[in-house]
Amino acid sequence: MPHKTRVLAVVGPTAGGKSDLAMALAQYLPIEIVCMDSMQIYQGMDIGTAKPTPEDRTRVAHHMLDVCTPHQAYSVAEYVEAADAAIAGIVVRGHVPVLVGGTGLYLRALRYPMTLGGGARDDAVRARYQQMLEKEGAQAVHALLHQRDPEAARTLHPNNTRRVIRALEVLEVTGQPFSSQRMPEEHEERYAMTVLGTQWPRPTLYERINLRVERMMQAGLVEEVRALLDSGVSPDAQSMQGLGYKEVIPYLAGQATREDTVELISRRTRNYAKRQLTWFNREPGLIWIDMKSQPQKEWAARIAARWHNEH
RNA sequence: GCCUUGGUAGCUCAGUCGGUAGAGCAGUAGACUGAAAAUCUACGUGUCGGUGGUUCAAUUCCGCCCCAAGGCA
Repeated sequence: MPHKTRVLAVVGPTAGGKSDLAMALAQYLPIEIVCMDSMQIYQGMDIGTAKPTPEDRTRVAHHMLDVCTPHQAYSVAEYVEAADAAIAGIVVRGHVPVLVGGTGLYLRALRYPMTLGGGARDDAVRARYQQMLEKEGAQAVHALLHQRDPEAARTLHPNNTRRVIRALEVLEVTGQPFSSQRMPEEHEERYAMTVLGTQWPRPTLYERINLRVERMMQAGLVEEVRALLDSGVSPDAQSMQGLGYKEVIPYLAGQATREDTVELISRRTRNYAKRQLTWFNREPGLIWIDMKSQPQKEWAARIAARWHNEH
């Protein structure tokens, strides 16, 4: 049996310095970066997603950026397939694959074999349940799920209509109950992955977020969003649900002040960072890196040394 | 100086016909299997501006004071 491919992952909340740490790592290891971010996937969304700069991309090869247009909808399953291929390519080149990003579900789907609904997706079915939801309410849809897949209904809150509908969709399209998807065991890991998480004191992290939002505005976030809308991207598009995008749309329409918009983006980004922390705190084997305890360069050197030692 | 309206949770405010009060947001914790920067769940004691008075009992009624906004001089 060939042993599993070794992969490094740098995860953590937004504005936690993941990309910077990865770039610092490049001074010690021959790395290539695989971005693990559900919004950096989209072309033309650079400022709001804090996408790595062209300079960084020249210095170190980056993968999984700009893989689809903002008009399209992207999914975890597509991500896993493409990211697997990117990792394989990096290994062939004799380089070290480094996953960098804050999308917890992408990480998990890459780490473990997950059924992800067994290849099922049907917009028509989805729309039908959506209609039922609007007509009969959340309780009715949940009751239907309870009838067809009691196990799934038990674990999903009736108000979480999005996932209740998804459960119904999977059942209908695949014939397999949503609840039959199980959490894989730890030994089923698909890679030999070292997962590092950037850690900051909460107040510091929140300050970093506030600062970053202000910088994004100064860097032209509003113009970026306007350009996307002008190019025909629907405000309802999946890409426009990204933080900083959905909030700027009302501002462009004159429905909010700049000040309120900045505050709203900052607040929601802080909320998001908290959700990411909840996710990563549960991530098996994750090693938190206290970013305040020593300079980033030191951390990069240590991580590289450890990488060699474990070889 | 006078009049009016306010002063209640970190913020915006509701409320108590007198029995020490509750929403939204923030915050904290959590969930998460082809939308995940999405979606969802749980958690609300604070001298009810201060001080006297009436009362068995005052955040609530009355007096005075302080602060804020507006108006009149």
